[in-house]
Amino acid sequence: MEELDPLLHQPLRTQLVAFLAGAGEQTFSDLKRQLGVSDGNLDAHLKKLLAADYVAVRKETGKGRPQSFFVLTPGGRQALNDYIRTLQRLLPIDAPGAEGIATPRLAG
Amino acid sequence: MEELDPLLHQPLRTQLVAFLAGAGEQTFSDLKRQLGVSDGNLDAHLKKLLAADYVAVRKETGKGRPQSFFVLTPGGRQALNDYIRTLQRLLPIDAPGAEGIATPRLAG
DNA sequence: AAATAAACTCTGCATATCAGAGTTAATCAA
DNA sequence: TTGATTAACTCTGATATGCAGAGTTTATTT
Repeated sequence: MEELDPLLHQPLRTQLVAFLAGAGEQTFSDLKRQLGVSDGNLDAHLKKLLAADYVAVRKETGKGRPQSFFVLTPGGRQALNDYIRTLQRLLPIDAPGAEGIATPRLAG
Repeated sequence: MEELDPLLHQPLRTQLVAFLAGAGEQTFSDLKRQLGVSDGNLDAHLKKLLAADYVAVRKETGKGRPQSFFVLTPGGRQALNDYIRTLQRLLPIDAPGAEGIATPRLAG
C-alpha cells in the first residue's frame, strides 16, 4: 500500500506547507496569525520541517525587530507534490465538484 | 482557515477509511493484511473510528472462527467526502496529471 | 481431548502535540 | 537616554497519540 509522508500528513503541517507553497516566504508571525496557532506549537512544527529540509529560514536582524522568514525548499515542494499524488491515488479524487464516492471498487 | 478532520487526517486511518470506502465490508484480518499493520495498532485505530461512528462492526459467531466485519457508516462516508473537499480547497489538486504547483497564489 | 492456530484485545512504552511561561531584542515615552 | 512596553521567538512540561507485542478466547486439527 502507498505510504503517506507522516511529516506532511498532519493537520497543522499540511496547512503550513500548503500555505507556504501558495504564498511564498512568510514570517513567524504571519504564519501564527494565518494558522491561528500558539507560538510553541508553531515553533515545534517548523522545527520538524526544518530538520527534514522541507523548509528553510532566513533570519534578518539589524533593521527593525529580528525576523525569521520561512520558505519551502525545492525538496519540500517535491515532497508536497509526491504527497498530493499519493493522496490522489489513495482517495477518490477525480475532478473538482465530483469528489463524492459513487461506486465502491473491489479490493486488490 | 479550513480544518482537516484530525480523525481522518492520520496516515493509517486515512488509508483504512479509503480502503473501506473502496472495498466495502472487511474483516479484521483482511484489514491487517492489506494495511500491513500490527494487531494492536489496527485495533486502536478501529476503536477511534467506531467511537466516532465513522465505522460499524458486525460480529459473526457460531459458524467458523468468530469474525468481525467492519464497514464505513453513512456518517463516515460523509466525513470522508467532507475531508476530501477540504483537501481539495487546501492543496493545489486541480486535475489528475497536473498536480504540480506552478504559480504561487498570494496570501489572504 | 490436547495441541495448534486464528482472531482479536489489553498494556505499557515511545513519540508527538500543544500551550503557556520564559527570553531576547527593538521601539516608544518622558 | 533610559526605563517601560511590546513583538518575536524558544524552551519546558503536561497530555495525548501511535505502536508492538504479550495475553485471551474460540475454533479447528490430529
